[in-house]
Amino acid sequence: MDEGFYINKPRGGAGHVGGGGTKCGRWNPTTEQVKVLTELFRSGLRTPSTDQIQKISSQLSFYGKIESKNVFYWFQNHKARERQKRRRVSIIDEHKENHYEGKNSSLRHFTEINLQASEAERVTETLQLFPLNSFSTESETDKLRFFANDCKGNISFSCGIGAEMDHPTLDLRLSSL
Amino acid sequence: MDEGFYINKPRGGAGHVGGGGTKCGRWNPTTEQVKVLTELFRSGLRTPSTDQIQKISSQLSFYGKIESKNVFYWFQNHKARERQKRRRVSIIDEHKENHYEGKNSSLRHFTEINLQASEAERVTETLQLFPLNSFSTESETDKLRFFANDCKGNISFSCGIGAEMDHPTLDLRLSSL
DNA sequence: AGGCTATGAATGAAAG
DNA sequence: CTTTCATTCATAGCCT
Repeated sequence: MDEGFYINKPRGGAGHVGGGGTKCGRWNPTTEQVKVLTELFRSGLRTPSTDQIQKISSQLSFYGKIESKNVFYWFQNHKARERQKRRRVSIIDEHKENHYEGKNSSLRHFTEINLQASEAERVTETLQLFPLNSFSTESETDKLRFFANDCKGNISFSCGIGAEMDHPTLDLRLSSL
Repeated sequence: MDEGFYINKPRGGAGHVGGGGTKCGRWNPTTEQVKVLTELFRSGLRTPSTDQIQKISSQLSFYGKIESKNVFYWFQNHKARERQKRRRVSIIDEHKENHYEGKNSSLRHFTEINLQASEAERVTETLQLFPLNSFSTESETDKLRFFANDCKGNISFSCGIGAEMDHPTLDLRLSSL
């Protein structure tokens, strides 16, 4: 994944599984829908109002079946997962050297990477949405990925695993967590 | 599968990761890692907190490369699949029939209508940002409730299948939302 | 050679 | 907003 190829999802607009009749399954966004939503998100939209949601939904319906609640959930999830990701990364990044006690509260307020509402508030920029056919192959996953963790040389010393070696500081009893 | 025994997969084990390719694909847990995780699971741990995840991950890194998200997913999946299995059994138990169940066996990978949205999407619309004026007063749950609607007659009107519908000026300027 | 299974990863939906 | 659940996608490895 890291190398970025997310070749094919059955996404692709068009029909639903049909299967005899309007299977009320969950929404399966088309690539175009995702692209637009992502653009909006990157533009700073985080929590669209009811009106906005409806309008977005309405517009996106051009690309395929969609309901307002899908848009609502999409933003909610996307926002939450970006946060979650960042939170975990930052914890890991601390190299666990710092043993702050109030880590929860302190980690709550790291700066959002870029454009938050404030910026978008006065900007009126224009974005180009790309034509579908260009399977962008690049930034499709750049935001959605958990832990943008490259395969850095996190080499793990392999010390005679499989043997009975007494592990150094390994204490994984539930009580110690 | 299931708790307990993982026969003898050529897992990372003593083989130390990479050496060469260090294939950065998906995480491949070592037998020791799996053993410990399973042990924790059996001890009753189901949904570790972020904190616990981090600690577990940290400890398990002794046995090989691992990230906290791997631990997160591991528990998520393990729990889900245990549940899933139980449910499946009970369902089968209650009734053996059904024709909708065929997906379980063979057609796991069928691609639902692969009619990729034809070239209908050669659009290049413009998206304009707008002031996010909103701190809407309605709560998120209210919004959701508002959106709640069944997917009744909402047939998925697959757009542009074979047809050439010139699309009605998709205007996704945020300012119009 | 491919199919199948186990399982890592992702994400829509919803609960809390 | 945060956390959990359910379902699905993707893939490695084993099997016939």
